[in-house]
Amino acid sequence: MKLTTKIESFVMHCGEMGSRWGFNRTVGQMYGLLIIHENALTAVEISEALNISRGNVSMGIKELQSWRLVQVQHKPKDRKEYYSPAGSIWEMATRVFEERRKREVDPTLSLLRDNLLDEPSNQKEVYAQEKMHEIHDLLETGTHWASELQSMSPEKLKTLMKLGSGVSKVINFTDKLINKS
Amino acid sequence: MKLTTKIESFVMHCGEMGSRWGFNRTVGQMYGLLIIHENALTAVEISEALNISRGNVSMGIKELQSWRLVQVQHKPKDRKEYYSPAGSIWEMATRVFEERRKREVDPTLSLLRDNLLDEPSNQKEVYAQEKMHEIHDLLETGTHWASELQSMSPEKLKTLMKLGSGVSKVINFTDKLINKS
DNA sequence: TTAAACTTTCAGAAATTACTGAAACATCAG
DNA sequence: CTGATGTTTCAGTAATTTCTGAAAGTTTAA
Repeated sequence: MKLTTKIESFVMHCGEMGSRWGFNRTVGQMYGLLIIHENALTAVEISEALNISRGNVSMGIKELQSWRLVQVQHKPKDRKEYYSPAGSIWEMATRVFEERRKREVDPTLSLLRDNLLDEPSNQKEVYAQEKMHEIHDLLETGTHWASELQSMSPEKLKTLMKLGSGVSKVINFTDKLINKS
Repeated sequence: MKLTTKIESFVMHCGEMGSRWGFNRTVGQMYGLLIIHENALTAVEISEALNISRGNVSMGIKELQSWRLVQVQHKPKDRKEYYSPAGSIWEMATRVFEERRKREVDPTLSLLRDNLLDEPSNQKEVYAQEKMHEIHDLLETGTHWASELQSMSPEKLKTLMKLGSGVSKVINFTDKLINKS
């Protein structure tokens, strides 16, 4: 499993970025490799291509599965597991978004909700609760909006995205609609 | 600087989440503390409230400044610097988004662009470039869209967000608009 | 039932990241 | 200029995270 320079640069870059996207370097590399490679790969192939231990591959796959980003396949007459990315590029992106929301936003929302149930017990807490309220509302509307978008068909969403600067116009129009009703 | 249980739970939570949002634990705590606290705080107050060293506070403030998330104020007859969050909750959210895009997406876009300039030199690279192309387009449209939204007034955006499930309807309508023209 | 072929687990080692505290640096009042 | 009062820097240390490799676990074919 020798990688060409171009492919290697992509895979290594995914490694660097991996930590920013919520997983660690080798998990990022593994994911990059699976995306860029047409055929599904075995654990040993991955471990050789990236120079990492077999055990590490096993843990990495587990991690990627918890993000619902890889699929396992089997070939007839072969006991090995073959790994490949789950879904299209678009689906991957929405999954990463969704999983990150679960990990980054949901716990905060739940903490805020709990804190907002109690009465503030002094002046400082009154201010604190106001701020928590603002944050809570922002996160809530945001996640609501995001799930709204995600429940739309990818095709429709793509059309909307292609609108580009047209979005403003649509928004303006929406504004009028609201004011009318 | 004694923190009440409720405020402390929020600040500590920001610490836990900090690493997921791109900075480290103490930076997250510092930011949480500044948000939740009505008055601007000095470096020493922060260091005492969070039990961290003075030097760490200095580094943390620097980090938060690089995210454009804190402001420095001065009081007359006082040489100390007073720190407070920069902008409203809404502005903070957009800044975090923007900065994260710079750190997480822009470098990838630039790498992909570079790689796509070269001709693929074998079959594997043909496939790899196709995938890179897909990712490039997705990221590009996504960032374009995001900056579009950010250039809108927060007020208008909030109105749109409050639409909630109405968004689908707007999208559908947009779809018709496009198909007509 | 056994052994081959594979995967998973996890204790300890290695690598990375974060934090401290003391020294250097900056600014101002007298 | 000097000392008082602040901030920043950074080498060394501490804490955390990641990785390895060997042992344990699993599955299948014969």
